[in-house]
Amino acid sequence: MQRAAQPRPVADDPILLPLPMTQPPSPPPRARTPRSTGRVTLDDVAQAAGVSPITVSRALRGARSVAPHLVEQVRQAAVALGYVPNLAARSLASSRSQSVAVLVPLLSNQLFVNLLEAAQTVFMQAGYQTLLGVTHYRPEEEQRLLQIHTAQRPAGLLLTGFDHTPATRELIAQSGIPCVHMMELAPGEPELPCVGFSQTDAGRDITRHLLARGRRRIAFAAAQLDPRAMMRAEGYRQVMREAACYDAGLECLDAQPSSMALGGRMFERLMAERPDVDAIFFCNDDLAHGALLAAQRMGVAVPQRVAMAGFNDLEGSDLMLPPLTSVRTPRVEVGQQAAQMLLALIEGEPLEPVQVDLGFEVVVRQST
Amino acid sequence: MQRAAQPRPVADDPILLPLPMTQPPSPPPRARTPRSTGRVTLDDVAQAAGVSPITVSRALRGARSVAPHLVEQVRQAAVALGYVPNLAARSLASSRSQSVAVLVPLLSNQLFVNLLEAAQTVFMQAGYQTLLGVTHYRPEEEQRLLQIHTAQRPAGLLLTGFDHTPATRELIAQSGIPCVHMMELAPGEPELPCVGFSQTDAGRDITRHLLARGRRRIAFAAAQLDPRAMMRAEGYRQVMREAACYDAGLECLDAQPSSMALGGRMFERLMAERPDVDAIFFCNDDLAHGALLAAQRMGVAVPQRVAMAGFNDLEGSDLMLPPLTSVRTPRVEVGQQAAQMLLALIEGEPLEPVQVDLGFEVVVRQST
DNA sequence: CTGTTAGCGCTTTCAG
DNA sequence: CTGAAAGCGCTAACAG
Repeated sequence: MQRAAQPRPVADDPILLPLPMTQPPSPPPRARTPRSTGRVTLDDVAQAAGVSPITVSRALRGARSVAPHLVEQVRQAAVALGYVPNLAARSLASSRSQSVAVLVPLLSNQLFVNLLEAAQTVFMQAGYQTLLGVTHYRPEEEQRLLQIHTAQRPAGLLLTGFDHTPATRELIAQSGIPCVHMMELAPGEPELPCVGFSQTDAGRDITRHLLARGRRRIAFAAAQLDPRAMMRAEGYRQVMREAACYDAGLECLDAQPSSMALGGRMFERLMAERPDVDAIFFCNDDLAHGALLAAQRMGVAVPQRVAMAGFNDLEGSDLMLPPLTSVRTPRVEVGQQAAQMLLALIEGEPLEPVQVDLGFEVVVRQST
Repeated sequence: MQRAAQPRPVADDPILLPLPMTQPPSPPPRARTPRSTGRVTLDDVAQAAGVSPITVSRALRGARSVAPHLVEQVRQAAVALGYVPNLAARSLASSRSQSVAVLVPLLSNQLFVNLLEAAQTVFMQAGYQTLLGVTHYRPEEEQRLLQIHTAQRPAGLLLTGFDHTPATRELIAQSGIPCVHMMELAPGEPELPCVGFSQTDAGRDITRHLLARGRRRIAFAAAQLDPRAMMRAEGYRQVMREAACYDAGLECLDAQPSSMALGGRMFERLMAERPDVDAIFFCNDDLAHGALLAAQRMGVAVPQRVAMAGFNDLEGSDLMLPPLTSVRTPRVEVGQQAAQMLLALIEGEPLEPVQVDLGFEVVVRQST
């Protein structure tokens, strides 16, 4: 049965996942085979309803080729017995599954939590379960996770970024599982489905904003040093070079994970080593939050003495003292759109724009 | 006869896939079209390695009852063919799965993200995949998620809190799937596996701390109003009554989700409506962070004019101005321990302490 | 230590 | 619209 590409069934639809309100009358009559689990199966429901198993299967999945009265009959039998379909059997028989794997680098960055939550919501509403993977920004760990997840035959894959090992690319291609990438664009490979925005452009724009504010000794502070941070660095460098302001000594790079505490330390270090700095572009807002607090503690006036800008416009940036200038990135939209694109691919629908650029926005506040 | 048996897009695959040749003009009476997916299966590996399928199965799963040289042989064949086991088939055959469902109320509270990440790490290291569910603090949503997840037959269940519908309890009991609860204790049901701490005691202790600092008009500010927040409220009330300081007008309850912004608004409201307040216990640190920033903006001295305490000791609490007094809750440990207990239950091992109280700690800083 | 046999519970295929 | 038969790919249960 090839389900046509109609509006996708949304969660409370035909698929019956009944809840036994009471003890089912009697577990399957007698032990059938030595290996039977003793659970209520489709066959049990069929017997109870007085139809064949396949009719039960069709009725419960909402196939329209079953007489309404039979559907009702089957449904009642299923509820009465407390039938719960076995998805392993279903996916073995149909070679199709109801789960989707989502891989994010970290959960300690709010950005990825928002991404994950947005995607998870879309998947759940479409009846798909979310398998979570955390790569810790390590391509090898991503590969391992993918090897494990691939064995589960998820219906789709949602990955963050393009930083894969060759083996990972091979694995994805071989598996034939639809895959959508988040947070970056791949202009070089126009057939690769992805939704994000240009990290380099974003880095460029926020740096231009600082220059427009009259700053010249603009530092760039980044943690983690993942590919996307490095793209933002690239944007920063381009603009600084164009303005003849580039100074490698103003780059403050630290491979540790991003955090408020690290931002505070970076700020202290910068002020000590480069007291001439007049602005700082932090690669992520948590760093900037920490720096803002450190500045207050140290009595450094922001933006008078040093202007500060962040990235991602995370929670609280608008509440800081002073409110933080940042780049609003469409993370929730990225998660949603990516999930929807993946669902379309899973259903075999064509992707209208294969790559979606959701853009970004420089949000100017008092810190610059 | 649509066979559509496309060979996989692999360049010269040396392996003979079990795909029949072209169909003869008139197929024999009982001939059916095979449903093979064209993927490499265990049988393919067995043929290539010159052993039986079950030997491959055992070798690949690391059973010790296979000769070392055969294990090696099988392993090589599997790698050469790019074999990926089909977990649906495995779990159908063994009626056992390699996935675990983890349900949390929200991902917008850092607390649950930490919990999830800790548990996920333990599961991944033990070879289990994590199915993520978000309940939004709604028991009915939890029930629905559980109905869906149960069909997947996860090996175990990790739930946050005890706030279930009766149907949920029934479902868990019926399913026979091991289940561990996080973040609370259930003294009333000593057989229910759980790991957490006493929310009421924590509420009590932090309130006592404020009293000990000489405060008397201590407000209680909570968002979301979930069961655990209400337990902390209970602790607060008990202590305030004991001290003859209880004043219902000092309770500031708001069912909206917790956030920095809400904390700021709550603080403003409290200061306007109850200018006599001399301390505030916020039910979660994000509220307190927002309040601290609002206080600064409004020129309200903390702790001189109003003392402030939070809960959970989230990231940044030690960096705020002034640093925030809070209750450190062992969320990472809860996630880890709960995951380990669940793994033990899955393996059928006995649980030494069925309920684990991990305690908490009042961290006193300058805000009180 | 290795293999044979017989399913796990569901859906696909093909026929009425 | 309904059903019978035949697996999906793997592993439990027994032999040898």
